[in-house]
Amino acid sequence: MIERTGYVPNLLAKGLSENRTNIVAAIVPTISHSIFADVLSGLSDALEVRNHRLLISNSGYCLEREETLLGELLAQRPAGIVLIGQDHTQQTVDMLRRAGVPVVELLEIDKQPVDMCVGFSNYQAVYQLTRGLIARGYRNIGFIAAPFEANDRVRRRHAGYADAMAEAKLRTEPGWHRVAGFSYKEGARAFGELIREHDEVEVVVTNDLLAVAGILECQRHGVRVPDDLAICGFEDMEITAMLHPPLTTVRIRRYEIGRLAGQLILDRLAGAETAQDTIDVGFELIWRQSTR
Amino acid sequence: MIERTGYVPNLLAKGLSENRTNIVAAIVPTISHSIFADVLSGLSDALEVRNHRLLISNSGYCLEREETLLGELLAQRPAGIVLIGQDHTQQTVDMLRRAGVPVVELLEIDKQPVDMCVGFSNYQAVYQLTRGLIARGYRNIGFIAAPFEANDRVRRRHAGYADAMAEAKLRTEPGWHRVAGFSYKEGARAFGELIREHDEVEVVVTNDLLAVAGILECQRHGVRVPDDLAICGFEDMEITAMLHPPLTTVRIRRYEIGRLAGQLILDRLAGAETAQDTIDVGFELIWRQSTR
DNA sequence: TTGTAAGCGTTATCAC
DNA sequence: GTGATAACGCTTACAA
Repeated sequence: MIERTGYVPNLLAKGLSENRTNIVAAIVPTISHSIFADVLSGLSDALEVRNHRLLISNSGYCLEREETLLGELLAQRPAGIVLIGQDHTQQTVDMLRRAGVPVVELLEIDKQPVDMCVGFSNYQAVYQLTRGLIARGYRNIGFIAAPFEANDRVRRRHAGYADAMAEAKLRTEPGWHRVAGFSYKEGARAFGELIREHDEVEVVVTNDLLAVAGILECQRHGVRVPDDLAICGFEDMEITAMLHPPLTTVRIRRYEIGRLAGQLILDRLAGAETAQDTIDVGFELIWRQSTR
Repeated sequence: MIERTGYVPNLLAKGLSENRTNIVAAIVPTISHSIFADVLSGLSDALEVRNHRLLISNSGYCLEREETLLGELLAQRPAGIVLIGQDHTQQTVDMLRRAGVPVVELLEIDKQPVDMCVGFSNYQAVYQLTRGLIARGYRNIGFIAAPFEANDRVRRRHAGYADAMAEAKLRTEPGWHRVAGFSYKEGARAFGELIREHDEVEVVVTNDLLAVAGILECQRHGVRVPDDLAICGFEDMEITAMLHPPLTTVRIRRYEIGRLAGQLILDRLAGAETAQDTIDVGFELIWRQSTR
């Protein structure tokens, strides 16, 4: 009958009347990185179950942009808010507090969340990874990272690396640290420079995308992995297992993080008391043949 | 003042009153594939300019799901609708027609669009690619594709391949055709089977992700690319240029397609008459060393 | 049980 | 101009 008459309910009116929508707003640095795309997939699938929709904006790795976007998104009266990381402007935090809806911060859990958070400790992940490398006999350990600004996850990872190195009293040359944008080209450049200028480096800690570029760049230059240079990624992209050699990396459950975030929001909306404000989904060190 | 009092306008009320929102609804097969993530990035960026937001749902490559989702999304009174491909259920098409808002179909342009479309001819792309392969002396040309159901883009690509083969009077064995889900693992499996069972195949036409898996699988088995088996991708993912050998592929401007779609919608909302209902952004054959 | 009216926050209309 | 008022479509509370 409804489909015959072509009647379409108006959720704007419903939302206005009920003072509650079925829209969850998510702000991510970019939609185009597999890590965020996967998180959003999980989030979308979880929300779907209770007929909630996902409104997505990208901040382009800019906290001021995140703040502006949040202000505009709040006008949509979202039923919940999802952000990446735990680093936000004070204004952002204030708005989140006043919003009066569930807020979930994803992919980092080292700070007390504004409301709730789902993720893992980037610090612990790379701290453990670095300790594992040291235990395997590596001494000269380099670090190639995405830009630090507006990216607390990378900053925490670097802190984990630095602390593990300091504890083991290992030196770290400034030249062993590189910043590379999130692209294969940038990765190839950074690895190329490192290989040329610092062949004393035995292993590089970085993220999966840059690590893949690194392995390919090593192949190009005849640098043997892991004998001449070992490489560790971070994320566990599917391709890493198929490379030659397969990549040592840190597995993080991206889809699951998104899914849990959606569930937390739905539970809260259903009136459930939140058992815990922080969900640590952990990480897993995957030792493969790109390290000895 | 506004930021001091904490006033947040209510876009639900505004939308109800004006009978018009700033929300554009997009239904994609999945958010987790680079092709759709990139399209959504471009779309989001374009909409941003006029303060429009993106409501994203994934159909999971199911046209009935797309239909259901569309029905629910229309209740949000979107200012515009974006879909992938030109293959929809009759119900979907009816709803789109009655929606009374701009509709853009993306990534395929061979049919008359419901309203507007932005993309390229998948048929022409693979037709030209296959003719190029034939011109390079290849005769036994295999095809590894994603599942055909609910994916008119892949069906059109296959038609382009089949027509080029038929025109050249080249045989195509059923065993030369494989279906592989969109994952490296599936790609490795499909290529592995093809290498084992049909070593008469000289070149494989597929998509980038499967092609990457194929090149890696060939490396694993000591199959030389392109001498023993040549491989062509489709999409031009960044990594394809860095592989050994670099991958021959079809470049499609994913971000640009999304951006143009956003612009079309905004222009239409601003009252502009649409100059053309179909925008062909074209494609580009990128001949690299994975083919001779 | 069925029906009617008030209210949600904004825009638009129409007096003044 | 400025300011009151109806209207948008739905929910809910209350009256019949």
